[in-house]
This record gives sequence, C-alpha cells and structure tokens, in this order.
Amino acid sequence: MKDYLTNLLDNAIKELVKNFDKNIIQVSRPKKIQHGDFSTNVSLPLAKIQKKPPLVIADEIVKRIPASPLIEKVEIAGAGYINFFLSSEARVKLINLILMEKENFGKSSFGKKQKVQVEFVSANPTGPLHVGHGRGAAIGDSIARLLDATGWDVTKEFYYNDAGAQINSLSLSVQARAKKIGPTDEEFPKDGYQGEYINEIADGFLSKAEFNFKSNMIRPSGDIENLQALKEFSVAYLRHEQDLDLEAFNVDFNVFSLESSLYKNGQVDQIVKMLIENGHTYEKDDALWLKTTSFGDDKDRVMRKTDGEYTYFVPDIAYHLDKWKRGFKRVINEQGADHHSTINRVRGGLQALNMQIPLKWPEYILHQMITVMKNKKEVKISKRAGSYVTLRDLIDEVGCDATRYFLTARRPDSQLIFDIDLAKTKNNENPVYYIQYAHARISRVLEQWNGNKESLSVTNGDSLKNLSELRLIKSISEFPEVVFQAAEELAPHQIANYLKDCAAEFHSYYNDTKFLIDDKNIMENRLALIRATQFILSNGLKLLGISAPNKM
RNA sequence: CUGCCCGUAGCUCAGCUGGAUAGAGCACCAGUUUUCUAAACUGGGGGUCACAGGUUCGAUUCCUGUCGGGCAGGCCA
Repeated sequence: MKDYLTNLLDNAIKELVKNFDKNIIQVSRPKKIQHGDFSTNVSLPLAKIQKKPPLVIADEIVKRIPASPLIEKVEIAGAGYINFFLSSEARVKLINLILMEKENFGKSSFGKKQKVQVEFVSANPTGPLHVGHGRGAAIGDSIARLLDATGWDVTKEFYYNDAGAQINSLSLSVQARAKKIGPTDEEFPKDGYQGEYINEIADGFLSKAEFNFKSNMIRPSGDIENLQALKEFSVAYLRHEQDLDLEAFNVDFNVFSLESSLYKNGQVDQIVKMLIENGHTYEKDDALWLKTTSFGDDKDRVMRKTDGEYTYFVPDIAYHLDKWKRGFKRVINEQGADHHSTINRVRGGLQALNMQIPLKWPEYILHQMITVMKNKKEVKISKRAGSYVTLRDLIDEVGCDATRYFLTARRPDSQLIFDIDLAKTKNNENPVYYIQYAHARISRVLEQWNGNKESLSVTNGDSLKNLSELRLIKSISEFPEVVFQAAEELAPHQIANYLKDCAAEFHSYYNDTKFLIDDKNIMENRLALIRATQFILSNGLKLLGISAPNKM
C-alpha cells in the first residue's frame, strides 16, 4: 500500500516538476486517526525547490492523484500534509488477507534466502547464565526470528570460550572445593570462582554422578588429582546447566562452536602464521603484538603472551574467519557492551588477514547493563552464583514470558531496570499480561460463539466503521511494516511496543462493542476482525518467543 | 585522561534517516460491570525533550561544547 501511494505521488509530481529526487517522497503512518491511514509531507521540501507555498503545491499534487477504489479520500491538512484515507474495500481486503495467510501474515521475502548468522549469548562455561546473558539471549533470539520472518536463511550460533586462563581457574576452583578448601582459606586459588555452584560441581564429580550431555553420558572418575578430567567434567557440567536454562527460556541454537576446537584443528596457528606473513605483527617484551592501530584501534594488542599462550582475541579472529569461510556474507554478533573493545580487535585482525573481508563485517548489536530491582532495592547477589543474578532466578521467579518481554522491550543500548515486582504482577501494570490477555479474550469469544472459525471472513466492510473498529484495523494493518522495520534495524523492542498498542486498540474495541449479537452478518464481520487481530497478536508474540495463551 | 552508550512527565520507557499541538504504561484524581474474563475501558492534571551554542523555512531528532550516569581502555574475557 505504501509503495502504491508512493507511485501515485511520484506520477503526480512528475507532471509538476521536471527533475526531482523520488526519495523525497516519504509516505508515513500518521500517529493520529484524524490524519488518515497514510500521510506524506512531500509538499514541504517541494515548496522550497519550487518556491511556492506548500499548501499550493499540495493542492496541485492532490488534483493529479487519480481516483482509486482503495482510497476513500485525500485531504490536505496542517502546513501542507497530504493525508490518505483508505476505503472500506481496502479494509475488507486487508482483514481477509490476514485470515488467509494466518501465521504467515507479516512475513516477507526481503532477505531472498541469503545466509545470515546470528551469534549470541556465547557465555563462558565458567558459571550459570546471568541476567546479562538473558538479555542477550532474548534480543539475539528475537533478531533471529525477525530475520527469519523477513526471508533470511538464519543460523543461530553459540560460541564457547572453553580454553584459556578462565577455564584453568575454573578447574582449580573445583579441585579446591573437592578438597574442602573454601574461598576464605589461604590455599584457595587466587581469583578463583567462589559461587556455591562450584561446590555442586565438586560434589557431582566426587559422587561420580552421571548425566546425559548432547547424547553422551558423562561419567566422572572422581579422581580429583586429574586436573584434565576435572576440567572436562566441569565444562560439560556447566554447559549442560546453561542448556537447561536456555531451554527454559525458549531459546535454541543451530550450531555450538568451541574455542578449544579452533586450537585442536590448527585454525589458530594458521591465522597467526597468516598475520605474521602479512607483516602485521612484531615482537616486543617477549610477546607477539598485532598492529591493530593500522585498522583503527587506539593501541596495539598483545596476541601471544610471554608465557606462550594466545590472548582471547586470537581464537576470536580464527573463529570469525571460519564464519566467513562458511559463506556468511552477513554476521550479526549480539553481546554485552562491556565487551565492545573486541570489535576493533576482531575487525582489525580480519583486515590484517587480507582476505577482502568488508571493513564493517561482522555487525554488532551491543546491549547495556541491567539493574535488577526487588522491593525497590537493587538485587546483586544470587544464592548459587554469588556475585550476580542468574537467568534461572528470574525465570523461576517471574516466568519465561515476562522475563523475555522485559528483556526485549527496551532498546538494547539503553541501560535497563528490571523490576521483579512489576514483572510478577498479573494485572494491568504488566504489559505482558495485557497483551496476552487480549489474545485470550479473543479466544474465549470465538469459543463461546462456537462456529467454524475457518469460514470467517469480512463480507460487508461498511459494517466495520465505528471509531474503535477503524483504529483497530489501522493498527493491525501496520504489522507487516513494523516487522520489516524491526528486522531492518535489528530492533525487536519495536515489536514489543507495537503489540502493546495493538492490544490497547483491541481492549478498547472489546469494551465498547459487543460481538456475540443477534445480527448474524454484523456479528460475523466483527468476529472476522477480532480473529484477524488474534493472528497479529500471536504472530507478534512468537517473534519475541512469548506464548499466546487461549485462556488466562 | 581517551573511546563507546545513555540523559524525554514523579517512576519505567517509546519517538530520533529533521516536519502536524512531544507519546505510552505506572503512580495521582474522577468515572464505567443486569452485557462475550474489570488481568479491561473512559476522562483529567502533569514536560524549558540535561544545559549552551550552531546548521535549517523548521531541531527532541543533525553538528560542536559543557554537565551528569554507565561501560571499556590489563600479556582478563
């Protein structure tokens, strides 16, 4: 419809102005219903070029717009806005299209089945997932869903830093605990992990507790002097825990990549060799440095430490080269903003490989920190993890749906306050329930009507012309545009906001109009409208990984 | 000190590729149920869009600076 109007305007303006940039025609959705279904301010910029008052230009444009069965009227308003009001025929078509396309309504094929990889969470297997990972999981997963809905071929991927200093520290911490050495004791490893979960791992290892992980039985030996065995068990144990958390959070992945395998299969050595050969490295202070300053970093970075180990970003570069070789021309990395300094290193390293990888590849979405509040006080500690609030704590306390909603409903780059008390309320203070309740209400009405839902369609557009109906129809008609834009901007919070508005329009409608009435024709037209609304709500909730209950 | 993000109603936040009197929810005040779930709806008050300049016919939106908050700047990840 937008394109249709843009073309009408383009043709009209062509008659008035010889050369003009078609891009100045912007058709938008006015905020207020009085301003119609679509609107353009094109006469304002044209006024400048033509040196005529915008109202005069608007008038000339409107005169040249041909009659259309989809447009009821075209109005000039304000300083020179041209507002389009759609006809009831256009509304009938829209509702019936939704009823036909059902769960596919809102999807598109803009992505042309191109491959895109979304990497998110990528937590180190050194502890349970925390709220920050939860935000990453909710945002990353919703971005993947949005890209899928707009026609991309999406691969969701999780990368484990299961090598390096942290993992050694983890195994030493578990070993200490197995020997009954606590964090307060002298012998406890410096900078060791102190959470209660370390004890659980140690207990599991000592008691030889078996568990199934990725269809392998994990069988701990119980030999606490075997640090390698202890390490493997600890990592498997924590990855298993993280999997359970993600499952409870309705998030899954297509591919899990391991840092350790990049060492094993020689990919790390290979890129180090390439970087040296390409002349982007130098030795200093017994360490090997990468000249990241050549690629926009503010200082060079050590890539091989004096102890001979590589720093974390070396396997990171190898990993991203691997992504590139796997054919992902587009990669989106969702991660916490506290890691933003890796961007320059990874991109710089990739440039130094001289592989013609684009400068801005991969793309990054960074989310800011979260403050968890309960009883108006900040919560900082979890029983199990010690120094941070776990994702599991939140899911157990407020549920998956509410947790996902609150973690995606805000722009990633704003710091968010997660109010546990608010997320727990089951009334109008809580937007999750507000949206779900709209969906459930529709289910109940259709249930009580007890007719054949599949047969519903709008047969008489003129029966849907109350203000609340027009507002609701306008809202649901915007859904495909909202999905497209949210996918384009990698901004799932736009879906959350939209759903709240759409649900509000429905609740208003519900309150001032009765559906189950004697007039069969009007009733069925209304039911068709609310069933279409139900598809919009459930399709939108699905994009956020939130359930759409039929009863509450 | 340097870089990145943020600063919009009492609170939590949208809006920001410049454009119609700046929006929502909560909180506050006043109402709505013999009717499909009141987990809802209707109405009202509440804003120098941190501050100061600049660009523009027009700036909450773009640019510069200041102030305030967060995060980075380790041979940690």
